[in-house]
Amino acid sequence: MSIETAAKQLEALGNVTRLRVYRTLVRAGDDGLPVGSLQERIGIAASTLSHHLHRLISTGLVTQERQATTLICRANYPAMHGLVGFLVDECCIDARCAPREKAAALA
Amino acid sequence: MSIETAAKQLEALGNVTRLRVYRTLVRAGDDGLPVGSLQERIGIAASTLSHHLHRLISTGLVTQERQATTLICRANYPAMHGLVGFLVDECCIDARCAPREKAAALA
DNA sequence: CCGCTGTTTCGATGCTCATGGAAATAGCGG
DNA sequence: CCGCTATTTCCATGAGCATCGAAACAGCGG
Repeated sequence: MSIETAAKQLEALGNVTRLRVYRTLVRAGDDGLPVGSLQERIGIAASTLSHHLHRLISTGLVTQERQATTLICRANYPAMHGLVGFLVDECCIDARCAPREKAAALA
Repeated sequence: MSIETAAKQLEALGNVTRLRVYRTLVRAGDDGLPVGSLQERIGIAASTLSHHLHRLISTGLVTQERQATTLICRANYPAMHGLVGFLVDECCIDARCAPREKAAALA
């Protein structure tokens, strides 16, 4: 994970609207959600949502799959784990936060 | 942790320069680093660094402490843990990623 | 009190983003 | 092949960001 990739993903999540979209997808699980359902739940213009989705997809945080005329969106869990891993990677080099405590702190 | 706070922190980290600053501080550990050292290591104008630091501080990700004329900067580990926790909070509601697997995935 | 080093504020510029309405496109169902 | 629904692209606008140099400020050491 390059720092540029991490920054792009963090920036993608660093917007309330996109973060809301992303969390909605995270909650939806592997079934995913159609774009239209997302739009209803979040209450923004379709064009705005499309714009944000494109951003999340281009950074690899979200995937899409076509089912007939509707597009199903899903959170990319491995990508999220990778990003979180990058953040905590160099955390706690000092003694006050031993590596073994990481899992506990994040659980 | 409100979604607005999380988004602000993610946005703060979603910039290559700021992410570099932050990671440098994370690596530095509890000793922290003076602003001047940060500037040398990262190689940007002092005014630019000051601007970015202000942003990281205002979101609570970094703290500063005065020591004579130099300002020591430190990464705020609890804040980072809180943010990461927010991200993984609703992760894996579905069966394919049981809560107990979270720690393993993030370790 | 003076000057020096470290840091911030000011000002200016160019760039990218967030947003939504309107129009275009995609692909099924008949 | 047509029309319908779902989604994207186009366009325009207002707002905020990244960057740096110059100038101002803070506080110690003498």
